[in-house]
Amino acid sequence: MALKYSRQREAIKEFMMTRKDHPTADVVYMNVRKEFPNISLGTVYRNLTLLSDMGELLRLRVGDGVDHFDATITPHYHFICKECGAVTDLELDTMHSIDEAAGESFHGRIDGHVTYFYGTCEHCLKESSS
Amino acid sequence: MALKYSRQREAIKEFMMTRKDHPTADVVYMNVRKEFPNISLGTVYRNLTLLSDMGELLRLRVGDGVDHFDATITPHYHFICKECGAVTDLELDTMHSIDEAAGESFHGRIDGHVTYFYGTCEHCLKESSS
DNA sequence: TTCCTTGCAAATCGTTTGCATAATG
DNA sequence: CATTATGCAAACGATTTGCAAGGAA
Repeated sequence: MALKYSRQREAIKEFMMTRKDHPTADVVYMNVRKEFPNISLGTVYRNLTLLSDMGELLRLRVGDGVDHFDATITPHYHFICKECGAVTDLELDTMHSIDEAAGESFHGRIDGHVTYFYGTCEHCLKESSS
Repeated sequence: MALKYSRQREAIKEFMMTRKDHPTADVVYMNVRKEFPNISLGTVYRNLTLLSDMGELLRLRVGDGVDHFDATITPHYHFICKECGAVTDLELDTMHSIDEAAGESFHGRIDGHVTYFYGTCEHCLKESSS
């Protein structure tokens, strides 16, 4: 069960740190492959899953059928553009109050929530107006 | 493109109306099969997708890797039990205010949000205390 | 008769896993 | 040396799709 160092995992971590656009496993694979041409998709998945389980990454299920990964683990919200699918961070404090609001008419324990905001991103707004 | 009547689709719709627990395609399949033993999973998926696209059903991606379907199309929130995976409705008015809050520091258009509340349902709370 | 819908099976997609080998501690 | 990690390919589960046959308008 003890964790052992691996260059591949380190490269994956480092790549994730450089990106704030929440890449998918495939994107990570494509990029880490530049440094490790033989790395396999399986290894990428294994490490992304491992890091997520350890809490070093967030696995985001934004509803597009593909998992996205996020190296920013401090609580924050996400926005997904309906046009281009881009996933971006939002500056918005955690809304603990909505858990309470939801709990008022509910007979169980609410620990938290996951919220995704949808709409059109700045870039796509410009596209459509041109 | 014109829609034609089909008994299978009707049976799927009717089954969905009777359930407020957000069944998966497989559950729909198992049940509709009682009336139509020859119906195929493909047909179930085709109709659930069709109905969702027409807005007669909601397709919920609650994060467990399986799509859930909901015949209640008026806006409402959902709760997912971490223990048993049950998906239940919450009585909570649409929080338009959080879209505004999210939009304050964001340069794009926010149309809405999807929120899932997580925790332990009433039933599982009792289980664990016994 | 037109063309939408079905059942079936094969295909697809994202993700996970088994296994022999390589790397780490 | 003991054990974890890798690459590869096969397996997986959920969902979609191509196609020939059936049913609705």
